[in-house]
Amino acid sequence: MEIRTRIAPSPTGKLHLGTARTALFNFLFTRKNGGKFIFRIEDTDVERSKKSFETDMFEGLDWLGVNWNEPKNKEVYRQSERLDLYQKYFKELQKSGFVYECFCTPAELAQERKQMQQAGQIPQYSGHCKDLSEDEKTELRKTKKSAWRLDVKKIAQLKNLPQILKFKDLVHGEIKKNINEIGDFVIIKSDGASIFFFAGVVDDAEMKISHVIRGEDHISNTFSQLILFKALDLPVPQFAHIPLILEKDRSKMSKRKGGHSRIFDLRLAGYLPQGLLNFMALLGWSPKDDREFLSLSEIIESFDLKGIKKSASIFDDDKLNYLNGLWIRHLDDEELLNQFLGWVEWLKQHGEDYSRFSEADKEYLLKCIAICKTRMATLRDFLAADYLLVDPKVDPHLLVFRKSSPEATKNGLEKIKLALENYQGDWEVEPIFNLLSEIVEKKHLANGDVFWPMRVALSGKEGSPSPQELAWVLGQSETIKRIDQAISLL
RNA sequence: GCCGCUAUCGUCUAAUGGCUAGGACGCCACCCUCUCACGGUGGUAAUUGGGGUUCGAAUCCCCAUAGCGGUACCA
Repeated sequence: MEIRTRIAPSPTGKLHLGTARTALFNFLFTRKNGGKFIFRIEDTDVERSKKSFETDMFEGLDWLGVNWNEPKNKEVYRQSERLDLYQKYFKELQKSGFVYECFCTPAELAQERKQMQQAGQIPQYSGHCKDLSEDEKTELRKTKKSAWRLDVKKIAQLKNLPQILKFKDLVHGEIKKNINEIGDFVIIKSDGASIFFFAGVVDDAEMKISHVIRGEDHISNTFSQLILFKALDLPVPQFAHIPLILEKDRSKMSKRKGGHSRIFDLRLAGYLPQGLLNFMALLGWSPKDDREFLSLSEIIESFDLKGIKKSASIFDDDKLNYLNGLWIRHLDDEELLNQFLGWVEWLKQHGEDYSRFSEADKEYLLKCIAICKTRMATLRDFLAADYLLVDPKVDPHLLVFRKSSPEATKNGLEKIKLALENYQGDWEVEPIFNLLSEIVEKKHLANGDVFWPMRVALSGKEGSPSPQELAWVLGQSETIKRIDQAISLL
């Protein structure tokens, strides 16, 4: 049988980290084993679904490189466009007598649940409307709209379902539940829309999904869906419930908490798709050896559902930063710069303008990024290197190294200036460094009165690349100009 | 409350009955060094508790505890 997986988010918020990781695992599984990965939007809840969230999800997954095979051309399936299909299956359930109308109001249902809970029972629907007569129903229809519930007992009887429902989860092993604990749940709301249990089951069957890989918050739903599959005589897919990603305080990652729970925010923060992908893959999965720095193809190569951990994991910014920094250093300068410029372009669409960078000379930026990359954890860190593009603001106090004096500093800078003005050799990092060392040696100066003030004169920063690297990027005349400006401050 | 899932350093994880419980992040120290980084070396730190099974348990079983999830005419 062909392997077919899917990601089926509802567009009620921006692409969530958890959803993206679920998508990634589905994608990895299909890529590893050969198959098709399908994107389906579950927008049956018209009230909360928004087109803009859909767009955010496409863009997010596309950016990560988690591509789907169906539908083609980056289209998606939408449940809102498949309503006829659900109708068809619903009619089938009606014909079998597996559904009944329910006229109970939300208030009545809540009251019922509360009572059962207080009695220490499992809160489930009492079956209040199950045995209404035709006359009663006709009467009720005059004033009320009805929802449709599944008659679980009847299905169990007619389809010979066991008392203990079970399924073999590919991550957790066998999971069981007593069928008595499942009440008659609603599959069609009173407004006529199908709810997710139902539409999802129909779609998974119609799309011939072989493996349902999803968050473990769906474990309890699985039993309801199992009943639905049986009621409709549809083939049951395999299930794999992957552990959740938790906040630092162990609570479920929520859309409201901000921080790094949304892919959009992580992209905004300047993470590389490679770094984020690497990090996400390692949340709940490992290649079973000591490798951690992994490319997508390496992850695909080692991926196995059996290697997925059962327990939830906590999102750790430190590790993400580390991995992302590793990727930044690993990419060659040109690739890194291209990613950076693409990101700046993207930022502009979202209200942040750094045209200073997008308009700068590319060859020049290439040098800048080369000397800055060991100091970057995210692309955003490169934004702080704008002193390479405009004159820095230099604090005169910062020019003086530790316990040195303004006089010694000024002396050092003047010696450098003189040497640079007379310098005629190659303008490369190594010779510039040699020149500075020579000054220290011949003029009997301290390193701190040469390297430090020159570096601050060029960058204005307490921490930055070395003076020889900065000088190399800035060029001879700009370097001399900035040193001269610093001297005038002392 | 009820049902389900889970439990290894602070965090991500390895070790599916057998070396001193391994690696990574973080943190600390040292080296490199004008600085901040990068890099290198070393250190810190864990099997939730209690019972079993076994020659032997992080690993299997039971109980407790804790965390998470579900308990909707949300998905």
